[in-house]
This record gives sequence, C-alpha cells and structure tokens, in this order.
Amino acid sequence: MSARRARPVAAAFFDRRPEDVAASLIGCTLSVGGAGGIIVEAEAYGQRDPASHSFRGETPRCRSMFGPPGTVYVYRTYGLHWCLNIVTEAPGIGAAVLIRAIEPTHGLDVMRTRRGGVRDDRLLCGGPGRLTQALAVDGDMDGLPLADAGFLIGARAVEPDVVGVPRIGISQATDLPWRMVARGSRYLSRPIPRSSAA
DNA sequence: AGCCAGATATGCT
DNA sequence: GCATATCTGGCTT
Repeated sequence: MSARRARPVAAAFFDRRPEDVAASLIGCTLSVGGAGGIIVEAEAYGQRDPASHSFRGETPRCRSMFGPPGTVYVYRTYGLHWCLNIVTEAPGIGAAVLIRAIEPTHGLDVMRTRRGGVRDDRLLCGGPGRLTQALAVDGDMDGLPLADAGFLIGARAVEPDVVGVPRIGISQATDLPWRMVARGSRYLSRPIPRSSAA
C-alpha cells in the first residue's frame, strides 16, 4: 500500500500532548516529494521538559516550536545533521515530536541515492539524521506548516504494538519513556533497551 | 560493544 | 569565550 493513497490524519491530530502524538504517529505513513515510509520511532519533547529546546523559552533556533500544531521544526545538530520535528499541543506551548525512524516503503531509489548508495535499507531512514538526508529535509522547511513543506501524514492501516522507552542522545530527564517505538520493527535507529524489552 | 573524529550553530557565562 | 548538541560513519577491541 502506498502512503500516497493513505487517508490523511485529522486536522486536530497534533492538538494533543507530544507523548500522545508520538505514540499515535507510530504506524502512520510519512511521505514528502514521493519518498517515505511508515513511522516506526518518534520522541516527544514537552512543555517544562528539561530535554526540550523550548525549556528555556523561545530562542531564534526553537522559535518554530512555539507555532501552531502541525508546524515543522527543523534544526541542525552536531554541526552537520538535520533533525525533523512536528509541533504539537497548542501554540505557545513549545511541544514537539522528533521523527527518528521510518520503515522505507516508497521512493527507495531516490532515497538510496541521497544516502550515498547504502545497500542496507535499515540504514536508509533509521535515525533522525539519516531520515532527513533520505527525504531531503533541511532548514528551509523550518517554520512551515506540514502541508506547505510538502509532507503527507497518512493514518494507520493497522494498529502497531507501541512501547515507550527512554529517549536517546539527551542528558536531562533521561528516565522519561518518551521514545515511542514499534515493537518488533527492524528499522529502528537503535534496538529497544533490554530493560524495556519485556 | 566501544571509541573517536567530523563540523558548526547555539546559548550560556 | 566555550561547552554542548534530539548524530553518523568508520575504525578498533
């Protein structure tokens, strides 16, 4: 089934707390410019969350986090990778969901090219930086509504088994289980920790 | 499984 | 000024 034909999610889909949105996004399709796949991993960043860019208020970098739900927040990390987030909850809150991995289902050829010809499809979109490279997402999209940036989010075809585990690459609030993953997926950026596997 | 380099904007002191 | 960063790829154990 093509993500292109999937029924789009409701307009109010993102008007919820980021942890709810992140869990609900697992199993949805994400496509842009004819490439994409099924979301298998997403992390929530909330209001009053020390790990969130919005924690210390609005700054030039995280300005778009305070826009309306459904706004794209793209920023560069470690000086060389882009990360894709979607604003949630309500304007002015500063909540967002980081898209960390998708299972590639369409546009594989163009994504392989953008990713430098990797052979293993698990390395195409398995990781926030890999995903943005495969989908050609960059800072130009920052602050745009999803649709204006060319994104299509399709509703789930089936109910996935979603589990919440600690987030990756953060140093604050490391115990919060806001990394939502599709249990059993082989396209995650990293495996589910043993401590959370049961 | 673990260590390290790469490369740069950001935000705090 | 400077430590940090929602990371990746390559090399070493």
